[in-house]
Amino acid sequence: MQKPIGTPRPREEDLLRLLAKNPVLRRLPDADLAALLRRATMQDFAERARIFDQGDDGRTVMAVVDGYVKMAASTAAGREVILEVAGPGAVFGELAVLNGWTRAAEAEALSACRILVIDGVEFVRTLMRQPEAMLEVVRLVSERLRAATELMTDAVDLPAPARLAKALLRLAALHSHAVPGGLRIDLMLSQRELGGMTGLTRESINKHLSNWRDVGWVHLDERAVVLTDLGSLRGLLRPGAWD
Amino acid sequence: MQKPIGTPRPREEDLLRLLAKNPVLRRLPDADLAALLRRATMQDFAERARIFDQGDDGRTVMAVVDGYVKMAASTAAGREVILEVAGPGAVFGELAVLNGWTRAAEAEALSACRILVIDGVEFVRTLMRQPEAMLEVVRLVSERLRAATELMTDAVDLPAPARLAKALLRLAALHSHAVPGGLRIDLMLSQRELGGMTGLTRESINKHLSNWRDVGWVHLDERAVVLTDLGSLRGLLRPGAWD
DNA sequence: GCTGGCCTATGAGCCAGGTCACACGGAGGA
DNA sequence: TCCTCCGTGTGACCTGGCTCATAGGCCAGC
Repeated sequence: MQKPIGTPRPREEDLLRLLAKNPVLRRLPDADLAALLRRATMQDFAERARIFDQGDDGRTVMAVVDGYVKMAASTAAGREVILEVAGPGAVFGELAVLNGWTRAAEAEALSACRILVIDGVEFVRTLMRQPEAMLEVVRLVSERLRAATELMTDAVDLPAPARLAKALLRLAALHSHAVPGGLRIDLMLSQRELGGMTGLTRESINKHLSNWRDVGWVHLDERAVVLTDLGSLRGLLRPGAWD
Repeated sequence: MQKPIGTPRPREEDLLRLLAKNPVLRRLPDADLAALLRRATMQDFAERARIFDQGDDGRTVMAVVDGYVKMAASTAAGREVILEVAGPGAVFGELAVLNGWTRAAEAEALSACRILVIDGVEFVRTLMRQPEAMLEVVRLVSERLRAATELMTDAVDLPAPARLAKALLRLAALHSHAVPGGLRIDLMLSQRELGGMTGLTRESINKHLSNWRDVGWVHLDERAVVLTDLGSLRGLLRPGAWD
């Protein structure tokens, strides 16, 4: 964990409103949540800062208060596989706490981030008293598992452009806002990182994005991708699509 | 679910001894486990019988009493991705019960199987009273997630032969027994199914297995694979290996 | 103002693995 | 018995996506 920056806490009620959006934390009684928060610390991370590394000892659970966090596993050959992009209200890093104290993936700030850092032991102790919340943890992990198996099946039978289109559409659904002419993805992802989400190389990503820019399906604005023709991109997901 | 065959229950104590090996069920108090078992049914499935299909409504949790069960997701293009092979003592099918009532994968009997079918509602109710057991469920799902992300990273940076070698070694570690000259994998997996575990085609699997047979790394005995040179197979996992 | 690092951009060439085609053998059903 | 279905075994061929090379832009640090 590097460069945590001390920061004033946001107003308590704003924080609670944000955390109430989280399916797990929402199930905790107010008193328990308040107790967790009292012992939690708020940390800021600069854009591109590492929050933790794969293999680190991890005894904290984190919640994104502001910003975006990339979760990735890196391979022996140095490529990275991006598992998830966590936005405001999302909890991450709980796996190490629930299961073995070792971070199974790395977390990196995609933008300047404000992260709530919760003591893991306390978190588990609280969950053990609140089966409803624990059940939500199961659902959270299950959903990630479902997403992972979908990525695997896609890798087997979708060609490269379809995988990229699907990744962009997924990002747009979660982390975009409308701009004149399309949906702008709010993340500063490099083409290399898009490759990490799709199992493709930087060059392949560039080729497809350039094609799509030329036919008007996307607009490339510096690092940001703006989807300008959702219908055509969705069409790539139909079996037997071209490029 | 098709062709369940009524069957006499095995002796209660044998059953309990088997289930005590399961990390989740082991955490349940004897009384709770006994109550679950009282309402559970035992079903037999013939080799190659479908236990449930992807998309089925699923309100039961299953435990393998005897035999092997293949869990797989099938792709739009008709290929299948094999997620797991469950052997005696393993619990499967719990995800649908904990999270949405829909089977996310299909289950098929790889051999004649005896399966304990537990009522899902009762199972969840019991778990809600036993946080220790619920925590084990989280660990179970987490472990599957970890395995899935490992498959993804392998798909990205291991070449085909390494992926196959890794799959065989994993199967051997879980479901094999020693025979003169090597480890015999106790499963009747077709080459197509090995393809499903590795993201490769039947033909590629055949090619590599044939090569390895010729150089004496494996012995192919009908459908069974006998690993005769573990060291060489493991060598393929080192970065920069040949074929 | 340089310099190094990282990004986008783009083309040439290659090759691992997929696709297709065909032969063979065993199991089961008519 | 014959026929069909599946699975293994193998070769010929094709191609999508990777590798490598090259270039320019931008930013941070010296």
